[in-house]
Amino acid sequence: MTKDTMDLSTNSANHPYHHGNLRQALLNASMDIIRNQGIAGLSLRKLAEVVGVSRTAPYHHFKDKDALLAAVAAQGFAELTHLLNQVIQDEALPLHDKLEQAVMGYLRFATDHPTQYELMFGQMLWQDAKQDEFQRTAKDCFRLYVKIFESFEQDKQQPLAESPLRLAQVTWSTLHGLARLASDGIFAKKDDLTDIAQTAIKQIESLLSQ
Amino acid sequence: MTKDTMDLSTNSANHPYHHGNLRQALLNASMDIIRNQGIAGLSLRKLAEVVGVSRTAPYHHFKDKDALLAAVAAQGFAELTHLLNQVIQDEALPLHDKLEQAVMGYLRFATDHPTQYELMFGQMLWQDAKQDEFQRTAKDCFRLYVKIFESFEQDKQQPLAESPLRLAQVTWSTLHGLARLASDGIFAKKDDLTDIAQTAIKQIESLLSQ
DNA sequence: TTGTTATTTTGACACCGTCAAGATAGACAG
DNA sequence: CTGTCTATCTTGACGGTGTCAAAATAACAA
Repeated sequence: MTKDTMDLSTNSANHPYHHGNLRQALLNASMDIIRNQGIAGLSLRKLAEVVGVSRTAPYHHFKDKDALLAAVAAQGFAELTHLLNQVIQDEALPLHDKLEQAVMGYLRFATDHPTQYELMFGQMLWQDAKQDEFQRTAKDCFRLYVKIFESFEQDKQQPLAESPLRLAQVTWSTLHGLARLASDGIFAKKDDLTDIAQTAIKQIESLLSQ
Repeated sequence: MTKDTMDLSTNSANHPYHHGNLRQALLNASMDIIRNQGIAGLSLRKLAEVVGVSRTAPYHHFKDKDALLAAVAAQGFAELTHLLNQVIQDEALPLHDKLEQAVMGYLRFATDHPTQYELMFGQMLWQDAKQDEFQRTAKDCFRLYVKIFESFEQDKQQPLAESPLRLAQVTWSTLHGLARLASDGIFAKKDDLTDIAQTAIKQIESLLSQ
């Protein structure tokens, strides 16, 4: 006699004992909650209920709540990395447009998902030595950003006024501050963002040709 | 006849029924905990115990835990405002030095108290409409920063390339990003900070004389 | 079939924010 | 001084949270 011919579940509802892809489901649901209700809105118990699983099931896929949050943050950096890669690999794109697309794409991500963005740059995950995989993912993303300035240097056939690394650090700082300005509407109205971003790009380019 | 010359307590131990200055004591202790153990390290119950008071006593001075956090954040902005005021009011200081002192002072605060700084700019307090007093304090601080650029314009006797407000927005963005870079050691080593800050100042000044 | 292992669950614990009701003491009017 | 008022503080209680330990379950390999 074969195994039970029923599908994976023992009960009739769509709640098989083994979820099949719990880890990914938890990640997706977490990102959803964080993006819509903020970081404080995420509790493991509510998350488990949403996914349709018991409260402690997530612990077999993430050591901690912190580990889960780190995974969500890492996914964010992965998206940014993907964005930068697309810009860099578009050979036909003039340098100015590359920079503009990178900047605007970055700002769009930050303003579309402000709470996830905050998680990505929060102290919590950066101070915690256990989240080194997350930190590696983030640093990879930044290295890609540095690459843009390196390609500028190559293209110009002469060294820039500052090293590509230093340029990347200062300009990313501006970008990061802008993102916060915009997403919280702290000091600037959201409508001004495009305008301010253009000023920032001008500023970056003035650094390049200094 | 003056008020009772004895100290404030009625019982022999240092646990008078009426604390006398609970609100300030709570604020100080909160800031201490936040600065040393991070935002997550602060619980109202532990805080109450530290101050030597029952768990619900704080609720007579702060509506919420959020209200307490907002007060701590506001105190941070008050410190920044004080810093900027000192720089601005020092008439003898050349403009370049004013800018440098403001920048360095800001960065010092951010790196000395990274967790409080994060609280000050976190989504939580900015999205919450109930924290309008905190938000007002913060905006006052920024207005003072704009003033520095206005005084630049006055001093130069000619309009700057961009409006003082826009300049303040972009340069503050850079500063904010730098602060994060530095305090978390996210992408830059802490030692590089002074160097990077100098680059940023150069960049700001190039914007001024553009 | 049998045993091994990866998943998931139930039960339990300590901690948390916060509300309601009562206790206390300082202020103030008579 | 006496009595009342009110701000301040406490105790008790409730629901929610992260997480550990132990048991249950399912997939899989021999």
